[in-house]
Amino acid sequence: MLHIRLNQSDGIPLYLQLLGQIKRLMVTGRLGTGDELPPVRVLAQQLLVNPSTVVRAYHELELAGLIYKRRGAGTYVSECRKPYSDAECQKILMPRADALVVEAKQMGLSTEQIVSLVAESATRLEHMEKKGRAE
Amino acid sequence: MLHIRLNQSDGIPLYLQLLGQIKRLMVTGRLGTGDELPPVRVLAQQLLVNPSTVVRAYHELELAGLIYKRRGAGTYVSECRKPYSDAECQKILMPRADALVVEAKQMGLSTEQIVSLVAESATRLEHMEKKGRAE
DNA sequence: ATAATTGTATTGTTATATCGATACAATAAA
DNA sequence: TTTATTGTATCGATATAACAATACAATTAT
Repeated sequence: MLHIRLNQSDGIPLYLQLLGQIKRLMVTGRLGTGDELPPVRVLAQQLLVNPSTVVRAYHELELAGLIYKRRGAGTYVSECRKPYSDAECQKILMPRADALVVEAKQMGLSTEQIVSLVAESATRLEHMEKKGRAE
Repeated sequence: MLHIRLNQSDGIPLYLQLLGQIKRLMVTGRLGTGDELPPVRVLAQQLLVNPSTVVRAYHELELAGLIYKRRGAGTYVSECRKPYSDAECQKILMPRADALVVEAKQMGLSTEQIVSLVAESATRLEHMEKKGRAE
């Protein structure tokens, strides 16, 4: 039973929330290479969302190369890859970092406070990672 | 003439892009307390968007307390305030930081690399801030 | 006062995103 | 081979974004 929680009322599309949650489970080691994801219908019922929503999230994960599907069999986590160059990481992540920084500065945070915030977030994820592998 | 560029084809709503750009101009000092923003119609023509788009962006900025409007006169940057408590900052910014961190880790970045990325972004903004004030 | 400038309000249209409902197709299990 | 399980494809309903047109209201400039 995957530990996933969706918020029906925060404005973020359900399929995007699900996408992020599954990525988080992968990053923290709760989902590893070869692991089977729940069938579309099962996960949909667990999360109380429409199967189409799960289909969409799975589809995007497949496009990103993070999972693969075999009709009739199931859906599985792909083997780990590192298809992103440093330049690609920059191009994808920098605009998002910029947006976060502008928002934070607008709220009065200093550069140091912003860096601390992100460092804290990353560290917390690392701790979950250790726990995740241990289970 | 404000330095604002919108991307018509990247999927991000124009009013949100405009919102972020104006916040960025504020953070970097190119727009300071009391400065007048362009009239709705003028900015709409400059950016080649519908006046309604600018109206919406201005309206959200007003709701956030960042600008105020005087009908017949114009739109102005509010005086600086710090209405956000540390707890509020955490609540608003942490989910966004978490999302960025998961995405970055998924792409193979280490905690250190992620922190560097954000630090670089914040520092770059600070440099623009100095330049902005100087002009 | 009068006219120009500025923001406001309203209404409608179109395109797209999101989510839901249902039938279909391929694989696995019996 | 038959049945159950799994992913797939398609269509529709709803909400939102964006654009457009228009009339209105308050302030400023003359």
